[in-house]
Amino acid sequence: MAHWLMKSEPDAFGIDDLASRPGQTEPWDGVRNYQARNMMRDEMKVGDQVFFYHSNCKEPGIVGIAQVVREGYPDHTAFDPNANYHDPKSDPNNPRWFMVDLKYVRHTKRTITLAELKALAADHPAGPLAHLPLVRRGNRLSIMPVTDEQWRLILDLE
DNA sequence: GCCAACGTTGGC
DNA sequence: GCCAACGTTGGC
Repeated sequence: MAHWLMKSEPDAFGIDDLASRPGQTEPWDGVRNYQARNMMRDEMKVGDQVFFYHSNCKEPGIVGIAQVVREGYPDHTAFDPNANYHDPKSDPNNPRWFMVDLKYVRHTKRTITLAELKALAADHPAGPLAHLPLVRRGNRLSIMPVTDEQWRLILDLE
């Protein structure tokens, strides 16, 4: 089972929104980045665990855990001219964008902040967190793999 | 609100 | 295929 981290802006869709969805499940639509697309289309498997990360907010950090309940399938919102993330270049016969379905697992006991993750990475330049894209300056990847070692280390911070 | 970093677009 | 211009992300 692999691990991931996925960013979301709590103003748009936060961990509480996921927890209150019917079935506590949500299709992860609207991703329009090829690296992130490739991970959802090719790599994320049912049962994989995901850190749910709040970005672009007062206290950016990991706020919960979700799991993959449906593997990559076409993001149909790309075909819809009225949708926010409509992409006229995505053809239903050859879809460009893919998504997975996520299910709520739990909130973390507290927010594990970006600040402390960065501080830890800086304190241990050869440690596992040093290689986490999240802590690198200018990182904009909205979905990233998390190694087993990184996953355990972060959960131990809870 | 600012702005650095980054990905994408499109002219050539 | 290069690269400048542009738009977006996201921390601060």
